Amino acid sequence: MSDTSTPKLDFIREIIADDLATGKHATTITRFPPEPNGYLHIGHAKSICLNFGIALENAGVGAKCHLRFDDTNPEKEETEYVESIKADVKWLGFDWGSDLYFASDYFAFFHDCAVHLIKEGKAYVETQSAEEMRASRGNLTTPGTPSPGRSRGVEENLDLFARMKAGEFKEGECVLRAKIDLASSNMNLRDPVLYRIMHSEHHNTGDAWCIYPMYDFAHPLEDALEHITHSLCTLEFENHRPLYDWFIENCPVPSKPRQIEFARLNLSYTIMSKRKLLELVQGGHVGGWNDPLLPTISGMRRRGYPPEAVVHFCKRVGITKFNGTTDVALLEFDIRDFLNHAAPRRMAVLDPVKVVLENWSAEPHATVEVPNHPQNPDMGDRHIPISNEVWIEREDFMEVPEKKFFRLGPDRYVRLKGANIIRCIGYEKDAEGKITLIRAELLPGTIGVDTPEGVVCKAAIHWVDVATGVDAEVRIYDRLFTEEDPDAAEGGFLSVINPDSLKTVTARIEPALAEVEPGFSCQFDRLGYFIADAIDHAPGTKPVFNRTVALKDSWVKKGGR
RNA sequence: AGCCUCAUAGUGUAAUGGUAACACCCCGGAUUCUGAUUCCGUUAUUCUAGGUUCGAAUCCUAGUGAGGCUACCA
Repeated sequence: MSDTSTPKLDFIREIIADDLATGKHATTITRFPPEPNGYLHIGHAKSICLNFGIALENAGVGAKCHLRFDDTNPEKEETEYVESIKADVKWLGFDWGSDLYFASDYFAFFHDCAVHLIKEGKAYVETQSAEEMRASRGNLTTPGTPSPGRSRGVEENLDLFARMKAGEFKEGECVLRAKIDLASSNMNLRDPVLYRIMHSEHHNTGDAWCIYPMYDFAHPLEDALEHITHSLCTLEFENHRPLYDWFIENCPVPSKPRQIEFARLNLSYTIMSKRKLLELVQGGHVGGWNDPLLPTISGMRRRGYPPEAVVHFCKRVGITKFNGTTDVALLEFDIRDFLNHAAPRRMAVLDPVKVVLENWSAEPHATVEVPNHPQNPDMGDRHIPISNEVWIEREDFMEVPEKKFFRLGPDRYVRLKGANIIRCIGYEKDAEGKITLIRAELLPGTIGVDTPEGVVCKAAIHWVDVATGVDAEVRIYDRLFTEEDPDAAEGGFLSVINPDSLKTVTARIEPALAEVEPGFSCQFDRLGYFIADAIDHAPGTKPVFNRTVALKDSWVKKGGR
């Protein structure tokens, strides 16, 4: 396969290509191994795209990517999370085929490996408390000291471990430790815990077990068992690699996977900590894990983000070991870019002012025909009703127009998008000076034709017919959950939520919008991108729209640049 | 403090000892029935100091800065 335009390979893909070229591996098997203790977020999307992407790219040699739930801690894991994770991976467009696994299905194997280590004199039962262990482990500069249990004989360890498994001990009474090196400069090697006692119900294995393996012990064994060739994880596991390799070397495993670390995704102004997201959900600060406010995959889905755009973004940020922070502007670009091509256009008015067309009878008509997409005629046209009264956006009218303002003002012209050019011939204000009504006249014969000679009309604005326009709830989202908001008060992350940002406004929308299907995205903002997604509404009821991508200027500048 | 890892425009990522580049962002201009899109253009980059070499972003040493590690979480 000669490819003149060889795509640039990141360092991981290079390693994999090498292993294939040198014959070290005949194929490549990766895995995405989430713990089902929460919903996936944009950071996980990067890992999903990496692992499943590599499998896809090497499909020619039978490469695969497993979906494996790393469920070794029954206290934090739930079936709800398993289902949401599957749905999110699918939504991103990836398929694990028949390769769906649970670490909990390997509990017997982990146990056998533990017994093997004990027999080899490489593991022992520890009866010190967690506090005592912490103390005897030493610290960054001083080596640890052996506990009495470290010199226990094999038979006694075997017996104690069997009794641990049989449920004879309470939680915390004892653990199984590997006997490695108490003086290692790598703390992970100072006799790490292999098994702890937990008398709790497991979402998959129920009460079959009361001892559960630790991540460091279980993960390499899971990988080896599944013949994973390249086990890709994030940078914080770098110091765990020697331990990973130690288990591979010292346990009876069927293959030798290699762990490779890459930098996790950090996005500016975005909270990506599972712990904090959990706190937001459990504290009732958001409507759930799939609240469009959150950077979860399900939240992005409800925002109307196209999955292809998210995947494209993940590819574009690349894979390195550099621990940086990606500007959300990169994500937003991909979202806008995909939506721009795919989203049909609709009109909506959020902050309405009524315009009365005084000479309505000059050109009587009931509907106008408007294209669904400005550049793509294949998307067709729609007919929308119009009468002598329409709503327009308050900010599309200026009593005293500033320079470079091209829309409506006294005695000025503007086009009602898809319909006539109108001229403002008067307006009314209330006591506070707020515009309450605009009087205008339409220019007959200006539908679908260029601006007539002698008329200055440089803009086309959104409008909605007063008689037939439909009301809909429009939720407006800014990027609320930020840890870097300069205006945020000090303290917990909750202080950075801007309570004013979650607004619900009643917008006037064109009737065509009231009939859209759930999941429909469209653009209806004149100024920037303003994508609506009809979410979760039953047929026949009014859709709820959420604004998904902030206007170019409105938010980012506030972030201080 | 010890060990491990990382460092290229504002941001992310290329360049694999041979002319430092791409995308985003920003700014300016043209077009536009969305102040969108599209098109054109501008600014700006190898952390520091030594060394190896004809030649260093790349290799070596030291320094600086950032991240990780002292869980019976993953």
